[in-house]
Amino acid sequence: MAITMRDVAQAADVSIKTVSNVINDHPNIKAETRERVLLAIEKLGYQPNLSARGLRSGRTDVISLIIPDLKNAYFAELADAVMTAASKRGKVVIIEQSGGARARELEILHGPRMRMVDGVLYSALGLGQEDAGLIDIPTPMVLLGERIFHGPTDHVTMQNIEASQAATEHLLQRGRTRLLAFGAHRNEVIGSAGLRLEGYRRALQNAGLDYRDELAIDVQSWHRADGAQAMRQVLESGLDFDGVVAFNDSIALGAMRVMQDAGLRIPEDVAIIGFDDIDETRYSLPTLSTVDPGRQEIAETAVAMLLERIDGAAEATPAREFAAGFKVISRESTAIRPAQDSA
Amino acid sequence: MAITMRDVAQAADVSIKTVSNVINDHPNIKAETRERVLLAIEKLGYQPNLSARGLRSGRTDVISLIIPDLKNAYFAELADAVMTAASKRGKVVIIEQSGGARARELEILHGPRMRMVDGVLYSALGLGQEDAGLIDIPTPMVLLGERIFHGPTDHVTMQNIEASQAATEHLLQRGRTRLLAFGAHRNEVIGSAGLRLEGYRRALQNAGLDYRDELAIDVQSWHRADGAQAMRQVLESGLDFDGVVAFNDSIALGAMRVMQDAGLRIPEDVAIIGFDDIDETRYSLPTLSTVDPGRQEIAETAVAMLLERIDGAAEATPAREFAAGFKVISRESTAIRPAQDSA
DNA sequence: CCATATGCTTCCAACGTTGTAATCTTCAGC
DNA sequence: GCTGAAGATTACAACGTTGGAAGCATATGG
Repeated sequence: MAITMRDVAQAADVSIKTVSNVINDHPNIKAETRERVLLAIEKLGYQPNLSARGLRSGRTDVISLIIPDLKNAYFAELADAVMTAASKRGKVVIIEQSGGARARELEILHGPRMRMVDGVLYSALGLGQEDAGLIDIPTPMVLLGERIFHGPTDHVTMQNIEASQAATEHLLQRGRTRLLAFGAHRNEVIGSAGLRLEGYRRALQNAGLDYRDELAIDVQSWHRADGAQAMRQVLESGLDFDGVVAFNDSIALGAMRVMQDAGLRIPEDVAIIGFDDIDETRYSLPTLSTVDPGRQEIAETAVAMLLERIDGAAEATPAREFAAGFKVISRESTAIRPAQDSA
Repeated sequence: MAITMRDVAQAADVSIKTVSNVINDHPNIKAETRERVLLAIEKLGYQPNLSARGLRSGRTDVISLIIPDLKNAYFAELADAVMTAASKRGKVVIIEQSGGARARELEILHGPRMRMVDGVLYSALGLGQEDAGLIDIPTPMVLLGERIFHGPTDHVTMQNIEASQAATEHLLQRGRTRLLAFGAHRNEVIGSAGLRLEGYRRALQNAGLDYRDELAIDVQSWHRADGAQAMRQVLESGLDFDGVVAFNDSIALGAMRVMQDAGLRIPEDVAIIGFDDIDETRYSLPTLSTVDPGRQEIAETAVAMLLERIDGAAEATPAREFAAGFKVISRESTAIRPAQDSA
């Protein structure tokens, strides 16, 4: 059986409560007593039982992070940022993968595991605006992502429309005019895909260009393979384009590979920009221009907000919304103006 | 205040213990009673308090996965595989990042958090064979990786030497003879780097070739940027080589990029093979040959072994060792024999 | 119809910790 | 040297659950 406070108390010749007081840095402890207790703890190798502490105090110092898929580089990097931010504040993180399925997301959100954590960071993918009511759970929560807005909880997100508009303008400024919106979900209004498509439209509009529906390419799942597959179809269809605004880096990289196989030069024939600034974009050939969505800021803000809710420090505050700053990062894939003969 | 068993018991007009029995599927419960209890649970939205259960039963159904760095694609994919395997068996996973630092690894391993989990999967990076004694903790543990062998715990690993030998032979069979061992740690005997270097040597030896020390390239940290940096130095030094056995995919991809920038064609001028089979290798240009280390098998075996230890099913069994199967995956980066003029 | 076995349910205590309130100690101030 | 306040420590109960054993019903066999 493991060492408990009782054993420490006995060894230090004090009451159990005094041991507890020492551990929790309560005021009014004689220096000599503290010494004695710490010594006993050291000698016996005592470690507090966190289940007991959790039961008694209602705090576990564990938060949960619900994401669609850790294999997705964006979420892996987000998880890393969240864990680092949490660790700084003495919290540990349970990661739950939802696979982006609505049913599974709700199951996790309403499952018993929620009661063992102090709070949840929830990156929705399967849920939508119509589910806003369903995410009102007793556990403190901060919502991430762009599936639900103005819900009952704090919300941290990126500036999708503005960032997408800026990415599109980045290509327009380089003389590209026939731009694919690559990764659209046509039925979507909000969600990353919907918002980024809106930003794309605004940029075109500001530039006095018409929005052409055939240039919006549906890519349902945003993995590399899906981007490659979608680009293959585009090339087969003979669609004419000279720039690609890809709605995330992975599909951009997949598409880039397919274009290169087909003999298209990047950026000479086609300029392409992605979204997310995943590490890989710095090492692809050519390096991929992209949008840094402010991942670090998102993680840190989300953790800070969550802890305020947990502490009760933000008790009276109504649901907050925070949009992190973004930055267009120009790399080789958008470095050059198009060849003059391709007008 | 949240709903407790007491409330459910009251609503169903049974004792608290009967509610507990229903929840835990104890035998000997009348069907009618079970119905009544389940109905009350449903109606009240009861969810068990896992801290209390953990305290009373000593089980939390949480396991901890300690890895160096989630941003590393290999570990992200390993974490995913572990979480999936754990989830199948009703366990949830806490991920702790050690950064590969020895002190931090020990801190985590001996920290109080270990007492809140049922078991640990520990992927060491900072520790070495000389620390074998330090990992003998009271919490059930399964060791992953290649830093410590024949320690006090179960151990799941890949066949490093054999796999590296096979990867090297893969290049030799394609007529390459001046092979870099890319990613060596010269001071290391075991550890991934040490073992893979040994496999490389064996393959050379079997082929009747001499091991040449200048072809073993040190790359201390195995990230893309480090691989790129190391390859830059190799090219500057003017070293002559026609093949690269890279000790993981990330440094292979970084090196590949640098070689291409320098005008080297892959695979015509230099053939290259990596290690780990991360998703990205399927989409790089050219696609990267690599070794699948049996990640899935590793994750599933490790979780299974850990649960046996937790259940006590393997109580009497001495520390086990398991090496997963590997597979050389041939892709474009090793597709072609060298140009004939380069002999 | 009773004795006995078996199925089902309940009572009690305990897991290890911390909040509250009470008690004991120390020391300043007069 | 006494009073009172502040400092330091302790007793007790409770958090919500489950293991063990006892108790009560119901069925089985004679």
